[in-house]
Amino acid sequence: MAAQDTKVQTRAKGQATADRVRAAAMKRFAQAGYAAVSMREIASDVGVRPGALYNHFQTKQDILNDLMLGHMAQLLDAWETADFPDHMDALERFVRFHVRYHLERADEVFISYMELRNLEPDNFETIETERRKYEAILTEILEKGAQDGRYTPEHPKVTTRAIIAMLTGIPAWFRESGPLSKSDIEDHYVNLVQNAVLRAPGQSPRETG
Amino acid sequence: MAAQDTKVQTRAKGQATADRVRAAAMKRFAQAGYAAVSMREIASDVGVRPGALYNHFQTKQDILNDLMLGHMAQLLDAWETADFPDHMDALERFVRFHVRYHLERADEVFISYMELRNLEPDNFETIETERRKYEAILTEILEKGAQDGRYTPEHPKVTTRAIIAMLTGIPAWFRESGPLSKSDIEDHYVNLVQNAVLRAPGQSPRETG
Amino acid sequence: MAAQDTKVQTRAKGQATADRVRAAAMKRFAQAGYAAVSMREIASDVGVRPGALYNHFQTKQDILNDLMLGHMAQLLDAWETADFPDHMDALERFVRFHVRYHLERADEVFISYMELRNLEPDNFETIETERRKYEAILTEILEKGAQDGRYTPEHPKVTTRAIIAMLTGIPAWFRESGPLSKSDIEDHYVNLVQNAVLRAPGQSPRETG
Amino acid sequence: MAAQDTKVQTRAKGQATADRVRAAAMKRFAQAGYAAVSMREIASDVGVRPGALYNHFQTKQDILNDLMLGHMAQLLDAWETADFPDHMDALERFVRFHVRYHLERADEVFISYMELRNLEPDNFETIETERRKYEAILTEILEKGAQDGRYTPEHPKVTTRAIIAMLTGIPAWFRESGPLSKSDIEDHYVNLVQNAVLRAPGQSPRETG
DNA sequence: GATGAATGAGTATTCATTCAT
DNA sequence: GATGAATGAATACTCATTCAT
Repeated sequence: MAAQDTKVQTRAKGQATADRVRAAAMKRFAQAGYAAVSMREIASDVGVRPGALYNHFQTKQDILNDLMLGHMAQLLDAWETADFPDHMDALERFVRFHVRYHLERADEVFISYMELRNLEPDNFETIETERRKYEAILTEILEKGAQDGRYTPEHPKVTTRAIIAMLTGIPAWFRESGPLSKSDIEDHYVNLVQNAVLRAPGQSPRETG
Repeated sequence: MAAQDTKVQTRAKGQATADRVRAAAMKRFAQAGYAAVSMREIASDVGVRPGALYNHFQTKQDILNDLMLGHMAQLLDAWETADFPDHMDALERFVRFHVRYHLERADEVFISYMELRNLEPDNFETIETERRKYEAILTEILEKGAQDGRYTPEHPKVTTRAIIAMLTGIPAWFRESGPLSKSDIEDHYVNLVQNAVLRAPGQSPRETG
Repeated sequence: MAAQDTKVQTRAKGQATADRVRAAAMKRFAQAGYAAVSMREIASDVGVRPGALYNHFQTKQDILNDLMLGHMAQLLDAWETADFPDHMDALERFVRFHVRYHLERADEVFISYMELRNLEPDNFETIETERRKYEAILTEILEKGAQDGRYTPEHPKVTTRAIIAMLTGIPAWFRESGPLSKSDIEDHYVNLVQNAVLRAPGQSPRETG
Repeated sequence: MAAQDTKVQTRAKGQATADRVRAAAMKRFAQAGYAAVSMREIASDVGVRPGALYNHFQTKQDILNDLMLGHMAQLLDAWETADFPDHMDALERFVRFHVRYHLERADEVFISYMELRNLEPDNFETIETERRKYEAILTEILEKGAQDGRYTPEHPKVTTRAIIAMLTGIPAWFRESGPLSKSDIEDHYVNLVQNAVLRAPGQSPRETG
């Protein structure tokens, strides 16, 4: 039993260290960029010698990959389980979700967009697949809206990218101490996005066609 | 006169090398990121030994700074001298200019947004000042439009950033070989942006106030 | 216990390497001068790759500083614990001690005098303090002798430097294979120094004053 | 005549540059040591590009060699032409000459002692020959004095080195602003040296033999 | 005599990683 | 799981020197 306990304890300790490695790497990668961060710095943040990192991650690349995989999984999961008032339409839901999530996880998001090029090809492919899944959510919303005649029908994939780029740029300049609250930001972006894609009245295909 | 010629020739050769350094660094920085590019690689691209780079730039940082300063100066200058049909309104001009310029200079633009954090504080300040000048152009357009009642009046600075983020993201995914031409892209983004900020008819302050 | 042994062994190995670094650096610095010795050379002498040196010393400067601090500490300690016949007077003790010590540790001594200018300011200050302690020993001997009327009373600090310069120059030319033994040298310098500072008979303050 | 004038002027200009190179190198070598001084630094002091130095000296080593050869030649020449009161004995002359010369040319002297090891073998040999000539002057004085019974007869060559080391160490600590003037220093060292080698009365070979 | 560009070798130091313990 | 020592390759940058002009 003592041995069992020890094992459990050890595993728990290892888990805790791995998590601290992730946290330290996340902060450092977000601030300085993957290439500019050394394993020594991460180890020092964690309070451990560099060699010890290799008990938890096989390479530096694996840390990055782990962070990005985790981020995409959590992002998609968070969307699945997000809760909104019934009356809210899908586009508004998506915008509010995205802004909120990205403002709360600025580091993850930043890395996720900046460090794509530092992923080795295999890892990149996997992440890209996940990213496309996420983008597909918005594209689908836009396409459905176009079919309904509510949204303009042109190039929904391009519009997806335009909207996501617009939203994703927020954490780069947003400061809690600024004049606008997170909720102000959400509202403003909902307006911008809705206006951008809404079909103007009198232009509905039914009427013009 | 012969001596004069010699000097001119020598200096011209140096100028040419410096330009090739700029070009090589631009490509490499855009592809791999500043931190991941070595002076050796740049030198090798240029066809020169690493030490020779230091005849033209004092440090690697200076190369980055030179590229970013040059980009901002050219961007602002290009805006000043851009030529558009008289009937085109300012917002459309800006969007078309930005999309066009950024699609033609994808590398410069990419570096300009990605490598800001790798600028040393002094250099960063200078670049930021230039960037704010550029953003101010769009903010002013939005503010004037709001005064005229054509554009929604809320948070023109935030809207500026939203629009610029949206436009600047284009080169990240655009491919010549894709289904849309550069001109298609321009048209689509003009629509998105105009819709995003246009005040809906029947909502004009004159009529409602 | 096995783990304990391992740690002790590992640490002992590191200690041994550090000592070999010190020994190699000492020889090289003494022969070629600090600035002319490369970390590569030291590493090669030690039988290790250059990077491994940095497990033991943070910088090249730290190696120099370590050597000089060690030398001064050992010098002062050796004086404290030196053993001489009871009848021998303090000046003779000092001269014999200094000559002997410096002939046995020619490299340390040489570095200690030659490389002062290569110490960074903070390190220099610390070493200078130690050096002044050592000089103070001789100055005090001269001052006491002057009070007793045995030694000439003029400028004991200058005389200190004169004597130490004279003695310290020995290793620069002394060769074991030369006509004089170390002990001959000692005797000769004791004579020179004693004569230099002895008050001539008939000049004693008692008699003349 | 114009061409002639030009040549003369050019040669004079070159001579002047060479002299400024010597002066700059002297200061730098004295302060930082030969190995730690770069041709770039010297060139910058002179106000010229590094390549230009090679119009005046074939290598960095040649500058050092030139300085040391010049120093030894001037030292020996200065001794030949030095002027002293008739009544002054040879030993006092030598001490006063040496102290004076070394206090006035601290940089030359310092380099001359510190940078011997940085001379390539051939250059070293030449300089050593000159140095031995200079030391021979003092040795001869001591030997003559020993024959006369005025000086102790032991090991005049060792005594030579002791005295020269003692005297040569002065510029290392002497400061104009200190409590002693150059002339005080001279007097004090004359005393020390004379006492060191004077045969005590009642010990003269005539009387004891 | 001087320049600006270039070389080729070298500098101290840092890197991700390995591994015996 | 963690350590301390080590590796082998890389880093930005500097060096003395050359040379066409």
